[in-house]
Amino acid sequence: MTVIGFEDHDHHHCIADALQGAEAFCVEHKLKLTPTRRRVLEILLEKHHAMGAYDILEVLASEGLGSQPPVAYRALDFLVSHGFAHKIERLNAYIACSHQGEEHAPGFMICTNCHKVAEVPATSVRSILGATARETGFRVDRAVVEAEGLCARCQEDLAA
Amino acid sequence: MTVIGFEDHDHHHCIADALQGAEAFCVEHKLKLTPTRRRVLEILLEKHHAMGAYDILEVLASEGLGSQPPVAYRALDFLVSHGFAHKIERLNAYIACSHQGEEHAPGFMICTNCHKVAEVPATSVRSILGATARETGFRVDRAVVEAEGLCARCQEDLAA
DNA sequence: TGACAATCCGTTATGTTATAACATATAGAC
DNA sequence: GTCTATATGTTATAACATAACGGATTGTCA
Repeated sequence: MTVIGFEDHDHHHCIADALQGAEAFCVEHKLKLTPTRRRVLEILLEKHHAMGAYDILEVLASEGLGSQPPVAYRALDFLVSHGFAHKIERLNAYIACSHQGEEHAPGFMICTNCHKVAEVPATSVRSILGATARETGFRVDRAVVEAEGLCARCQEDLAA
Repeated sequence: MTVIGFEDHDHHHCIADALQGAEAFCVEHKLKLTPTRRRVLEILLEKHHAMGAYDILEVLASEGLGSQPPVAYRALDFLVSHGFAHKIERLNAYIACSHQGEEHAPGFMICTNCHKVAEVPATSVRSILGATARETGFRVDRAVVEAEGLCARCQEDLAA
């Protein structure tokens, strides 16, 4: 599993693939990727940083797709609950999933300088936490793993 | 380092120790544990579950210690920034530190049934994350590690 | 001991994030 | 074609958090 986010890459490709993947997944699982849901996913995919629900709502409103908070929150709930997007708790913001389709327990690296967010596989992290948890008999259902710091590029830029 | 939270224990002892520890730390580092700050820490220590800022404010208000949000948030900022308390991002709530004085990168286990929260040492988790991060050149400054699930007791209770 | 700086506190106002609740519309199942 | 489940539109409000400013307190040091 590769880590996508801080480095340059073919982003159009990235968006197209993810949308197509989401469509396929929805067909397969009989889920409805309605226009608003699809557009919200697309909005999130356009950037590799997390967006607040109200930022998304603003875009939707400008396109006539809805103007009240529940419109954005409902679409986000759908995307998050089916793994198309994740919520970054530290930022109260949302980001498109970078590893759609792959089974994964996501972790995130948040650059406090450029505000990009990269999704990283956190399965190993989760298993470590699972071990600690198991000693006390705790059953982990969901894990939030978010690291804040500086991405490589911002470290260079700030050092210069 | 022991994990405190879900099991029974001498809680009065727990509170007294922590308060005394905080007082000593403040003397040593020339920090002011003012009445409001001290009381907020005490309020947090009274329970092993996280409390929202407004829950705390309600208690303060009933005791004549302040009635406006900044009163609670300022005290919490003080406690969090000096390691006497932690914020649980997933819950937008605050909890007293269980491992005061010890150097630690805290992780948390949140029981979704009884709502207790246990602080666990997350140093190993952090180092794993650090390894993943290092591959991409990311420098971790702070890590949020929060697991949601069921504590041992609630698993039993729900199975019964 | 009086002037100064730093910090803390009281208060008003507002900003930001999120959900409850209810009416209407739409799509599939049968 | 009716029924049911799901999705949407809308109003209102709840829950979480901070900006900004003035006044009080405390510690410092000439």
